[in-house]
Formats: sequence, structure tokens, C-alpha cells
Amino acid sequence: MNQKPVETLLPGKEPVEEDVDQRTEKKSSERDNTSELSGTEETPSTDPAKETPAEVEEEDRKAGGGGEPPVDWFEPLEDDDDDADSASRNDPEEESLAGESERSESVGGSEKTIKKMYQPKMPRGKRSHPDEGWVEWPALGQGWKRKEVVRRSGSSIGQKDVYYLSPRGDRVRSKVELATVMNLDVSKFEYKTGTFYDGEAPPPRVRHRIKRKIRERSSSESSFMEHGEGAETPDSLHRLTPSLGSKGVQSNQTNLSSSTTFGTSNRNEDPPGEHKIRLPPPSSSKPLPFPSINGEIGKEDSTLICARCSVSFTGTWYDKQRKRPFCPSCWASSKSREHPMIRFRKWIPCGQCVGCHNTVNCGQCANCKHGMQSPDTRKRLCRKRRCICPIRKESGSGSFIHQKSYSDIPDTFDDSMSYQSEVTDSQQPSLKSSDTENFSVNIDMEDEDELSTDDDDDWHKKRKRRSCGECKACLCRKDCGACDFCIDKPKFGGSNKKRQKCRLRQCQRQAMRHLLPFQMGQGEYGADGSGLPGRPRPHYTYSRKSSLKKNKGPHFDLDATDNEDDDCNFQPMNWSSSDGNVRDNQSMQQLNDLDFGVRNGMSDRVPHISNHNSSQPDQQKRWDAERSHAQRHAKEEEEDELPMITQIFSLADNSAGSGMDMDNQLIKLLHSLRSSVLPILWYAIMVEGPQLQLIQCSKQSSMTDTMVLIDPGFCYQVTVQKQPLLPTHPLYDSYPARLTSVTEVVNLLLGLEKYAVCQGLPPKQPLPDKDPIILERASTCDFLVKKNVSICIHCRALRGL
DNA sequence: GCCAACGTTGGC
DNA sequence: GCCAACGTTGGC
Repeated sequence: MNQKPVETLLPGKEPVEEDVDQRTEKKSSERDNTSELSGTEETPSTDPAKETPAEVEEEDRKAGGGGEPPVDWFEPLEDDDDDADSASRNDPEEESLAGESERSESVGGSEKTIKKMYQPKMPRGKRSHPDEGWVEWPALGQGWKRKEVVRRSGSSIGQKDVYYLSPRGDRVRSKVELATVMNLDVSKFEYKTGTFYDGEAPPPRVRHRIKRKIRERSSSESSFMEHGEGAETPDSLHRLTPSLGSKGVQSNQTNLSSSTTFGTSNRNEDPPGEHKIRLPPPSSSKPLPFPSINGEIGKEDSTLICARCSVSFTGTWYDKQRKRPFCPSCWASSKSREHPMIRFRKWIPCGQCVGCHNTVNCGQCANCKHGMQSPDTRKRLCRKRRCICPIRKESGSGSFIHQKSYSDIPDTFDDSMSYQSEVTDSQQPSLKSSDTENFSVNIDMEDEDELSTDDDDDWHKKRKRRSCGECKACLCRKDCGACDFCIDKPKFGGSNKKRQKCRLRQCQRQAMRHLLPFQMGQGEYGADGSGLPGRPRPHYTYSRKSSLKKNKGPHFDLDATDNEDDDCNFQPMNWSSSDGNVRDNQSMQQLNDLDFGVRNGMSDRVPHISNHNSSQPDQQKRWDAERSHAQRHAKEEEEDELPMITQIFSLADNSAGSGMDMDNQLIKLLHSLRSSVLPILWYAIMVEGPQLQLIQCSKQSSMTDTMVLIDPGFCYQVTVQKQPLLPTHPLYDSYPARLTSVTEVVNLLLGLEKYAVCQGLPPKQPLPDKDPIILERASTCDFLVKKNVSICIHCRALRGL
């Protein structure tokens, strides 16, 4: 059966789902497949890591199952081999295959996918052209096209996503979207296959495909295979992936030597063909009634009664909670999805110890005898060949908790782990069967360590590196609903083009800068945004070194890299949108805030201009600069004739001590203001604090330098040219102390329009024409005076008027 | 160099 | 099945 590797491999590579009927419609893709498959099939035989042809055949046998019912197209063993090969050498063929992989996204590329899975470490190939791979799909109507894309990396590698393309060019990703685009009832449309059905919906498919393992490569694994033991190697025994078990189940029917892993005495109960369920490894760890005794394993094939169907069976199959015995059939039927989160960690033998180097079964130990005498397909590793790696023992003290990995482990993980435990209970006396949790974590941790330096780990980190998980933005779970990214989201009625996380939720430390809720800092912080929080934009080489260098500005050491103080440095920021309703723009006041924010704190209503020395030239120049700056921006806005809504916000440093609820209340008010008509050219923005600010953006307004600041408690303050009005200002007497509604805000804004800014006092002595006019103000200047009054009484008093 | 767009992948 | 959102690409 090994003479025709193509035939034996093909079934294993067949996508388990549908596709049979589809293939006729994918002729073009199949043509590609033909040539690529030839490359695929050759991989095992050309694998230099295989020592002998016999070993290659052994692998083929395992992979192909010798004509057994189709197995999953993710053949872990092959994958392992290939991975091992990848780890131990640079396989030129692999490179060529990578190229093939790049072309294998379209329909019918399933077979090719097997190759893709073999090279998850390969850098992502060139993305296929969006126009490629589409197949006319008349089932949906004239002009519709369909395309299948196989995920090329990640833990869901190999998974197929189906897309449809409407005649109008709408790209549909799901049934929901399809319903939207077609505006038809698609309830009888099977999205995956692209067909309509009559009557009852087709029964849910039993997915043969398991979650693929990925990132499962290690040199130790490779070296292990070099022992030439094929299926009998500790490696195979140590596999956790159920798919391997399936392989074992399938292959054991034709080849005892390959029936190594975890088949059970009742494996024949596996449903055949389409309904054949890949069974998990048998359980033997806590709280099984047949734990290892003195390292002995072999009680597993005792008779149990299935808690579901009452059928007696042999083995140690339990439900996923491991509380009740489940026969394999019920176990399988209880699994709609196999270990979605499992990374298929392995116990990876060191490959160096005496046990690992021993390639000959002693034939005397209990495990050897068990293998020879028991029909149980589980082949247990000869005790003389167990890994006795001292490193493993040193680290096997039960202190392996690896929170992240462990937290990812679903309850179903036990099923896999039990097998691991079965193998290692005796191997690792310190790990009792009751140490299931630690044990499972142990494995994961160990694997993490093993793989910590490979690209795979990099991949994982890469995917996760945009979130520190600690900053307030990361902890925030609620979308603001107002930023451009939120607006883009379908749930907010957007077109889902940007597909980015809410700007307020972008990690303040690790998100790319352009995703952070500011861009205004560009001018203030330098064109490259140096000094701003967040990661610099990538240059697609992801060589952060050069980028981070730029990040070290003089004002802030916000190389966010991991500065725990980042939050404290968080600056007011804004975001932009190209969607029209929210537009990238600059708040003049906000720009000024960069300098004066601290002095302008909500809690401080004491004027910072404490005396008439405010007339000092530097003070006046600063004001002038502010005014000039603000007016310049206002002019730009007006020239653009586009509504300006600048949002500035930070979840960092909630100095008011209010919780997220209060923040949210403030955001709600912001939203209400945004959806309301405010007095002309008043805009609501959110800034650090958080603080809601109402700003007048028109230089034509007498309130151009006036802001209303609302804190999370809805208390407000009015500032003019960054200086707060004294609490004694009569304005405050006319309005409630807290602005809790749009109406109250609007009333205040309307009231402000009745005021003008105190003009202060002109210099006593006329200055040369070219000199700037320096105004003086009293320390108690009202700033805002009625429009028919140009100078407040305090300034007048200062001059003795 | 920026950024809109979107392929892709993780997670529920 | 669907959504969220990360990372990359190509156009500008």
C-alpha cells in the first residue's frame, strides 16, 4: 500500500468538508493542484531527515492510512516530520513549496493546503491578488463569484474561509453579509458550500478536521525522529494531538506497528467514513478509576458503562469533564469541535539521554509486553527507552504554571492531557496522576520553552504584541462608538473597511501610533511623532530598532516599549476620520492645551494670572502665539468648509478618580452633544482626564478663546485663553453647577455668546508701531465681560479708571 | 512616508 | 458562523 504514495496521501489531504461537489466547479484550480500535489507527495520521500526508505514508508503509511477512510488533511505526523525537517535543515524543496503555497488560496487549493501547514514558519507569502481565485457562482445569480481561501498560518491554519463577490463588487464574508448584500432570504443557503437546499437544512457536518496544530516544531522533535523509530518513537507516543490518534486508529488496522498511539479496544466503534470521529486519547489521569499503579499502565481496557447510552465498553473514555464514562461514540458525538484552543503541545523528549538514545525495545518490560499481547492499539513506549532527561526532572517539580497558556486550555484539554499523562506517569514519578493541571501546564510550558526562539513563537508574539493587557485602554472593553474606527464597524453602521479597534482601546504602549487617538501631536512632537506614545508605524520589516530610536523625543520618553509610566505621560490626543462626519482636524484650544493643561486643571479655579505682571511681554507673546495658532487652525477649518469634530481623549490618568462608569457617562454626554445641534461652531471633544471640552472654533466668534470644560462629575469650568474664570464670575450664577444634559450645555453656550473677552488695558505709553501691543490685565480680571463692556471692572480699577 | 483598504487570523 | 481586529499592501 505504500507503493502509491499519491493515492495514499491524497485522501488524507482531502478537505474533510464538502468540496466533492465543488471540485467539478474548480477545474482551473485543480489543474494547479495536480502539479503541486506532486511536490507535496515527494516531500516525505525526499526528506533527508528520514534515514531509510522504510521509515519514509512508515510515515506515509501513517499519513495516508493505507486507503483508510479520509483522514484529516492536517496530518500532524507529516506536519511534525516536516516541521522537524524545517527545524533541522533548510529544505530547498520547502522553499519551492512556499511559492506554491502562495498560489494556493483559491478554490480547490485544499490539497495544497497541506503544504502550507507544513511551513507555518515561512514568512507569509505574497498575498494573492484580490481578483484571483474567484469562480463564477451562478447559484447566487448572474455575476456572483465565489472563492475559498485557506488560512495559511496561525492556529487555525488550513481552515477555509469562503467569500463571495457580488456583481457589484461587494465582498461577502459571511452569511449575514450575504443576506445584507443580496437583500434576500438566505436561510436556505448553505454558505460554506454555496448551494441552496430544499426542505430541511442539511445535517451539520461532522468535521473530521481537527484543530490543526501549528507552531509545533522543534529540533528535539527532529532529532527524535532521527532515531528512526517511526511510529514507535517516543515522539509518537507523546503526541497530544487527537488527529494523531486518529491516524493511529486508522493505520493500526493495517499495520500494527503504526497503531501506536491511543486507539482503544473499542476503536472499531468509530463511525466509518464521513461520520468517523477522530477520537481523543484515552483518559488515565485524574480522576480516572484506573490510575497508574506503580508506574504500571494497562488497566485502561476495563469495562465501563457509558453514562449516556449505557452501552458497556472497554477503555477509559470519559466525558470532557472527566466525571462520567463515555463510550467513544458518545464521546465523539459530544464533541462538535475538538480542542479549539489546544496547541497540541508535545512532550518532547530530550533526544540526548540514555533513554532517548535507546532505539531497541527491551521486550521484557510491562509496556513491551502490553504492546505485544494486548489488542489495545496504544503502543506504550518501552520503559528502557523513556526520556530520562535530567533537565526535565529538574523542572518537573510542579512549578510549571504558565498562566497564559493554562488559561487558554479548555476543559476538553484534559482529554489530550490524559494521554500525555498516560505516557508519562511512569516516566515522571513525581507527577502523579492527580497532578493533571500542573502536568498539562508543564507540557505547555515546556513546549513554550522549547520553541521560544523559533519563528513560530515570534509569530505568536507578533500577533499579540499590540496589547500590553495592562493599560487602561487595553482594559477598556467598550467601544466609544464615536471614533473613526468605531464608526467603521458594522455594528455602528460602518462599512468595515478600517477594521481597527476603537481608538480609545488601542494599547497605549504597544499599539501602532497611527491607531492611537491622536495625530495632532505630529506637529508638536515632530513629524515622526517622536515622543508620542505607542509604537511607531512599521516599515514592514518590523525592525523596531530604527523606529524606536525616533521615538525618543526630548519631552517624553514614551518609547512605549514598555515603560510602565506610559500612562502618566499620556497626552491629549485626537483622532481623525476620513468618513466625512468626523474629520481629521485640529482643535486650536487643544493644541494650546499641550502646554497649559496642567495649569488648567479642573480642580483649580484660582486664576493663574495672579497679578498684573501678566502683562509681561512673554506672557502676552504666549497668548498671542496661542491666538495666532488657534486662529490659523480655525481658518484652515473654515476654508475646508467641513465640519470639524476633533476628539481628544485619553483613558489614562483619571485624576478625578472616577471610574470607568463615570467616564462612560461623560462619553454619553459627548455622544449626545455630537448628535445635537450646538450653537454655531461649538464642538465637543474629549481630552485627557477624561474631560469633555466644548470649544469655539471660529475666530469670528467672541468666544474663540473660550472653552467649557466638563469633568466626569459634570462639574464645569469656563476658561478664556487658558485661564479659568474666577469662581466668583457672575456667569456661574446663571447656570447650574453641573452640566448634565445637552440642554444645560447649550444654554451655557448661548449664554457665553453674550460675553466678550475683556480687552485689558492698553499700554500707558504709546509704543512704536512695530512693537507688539501689550495689554495688561488685573489679576482678578473677569476675562469675560458683557459685549457692551470692553474692559472688566477689575482691569479698570487697576488703571484707576 | 502615510494611510485606506482588506486579507487574514484569533476568538467566541 | 460570525465578529473583532491585526498586519500588510499598494496607491498616493
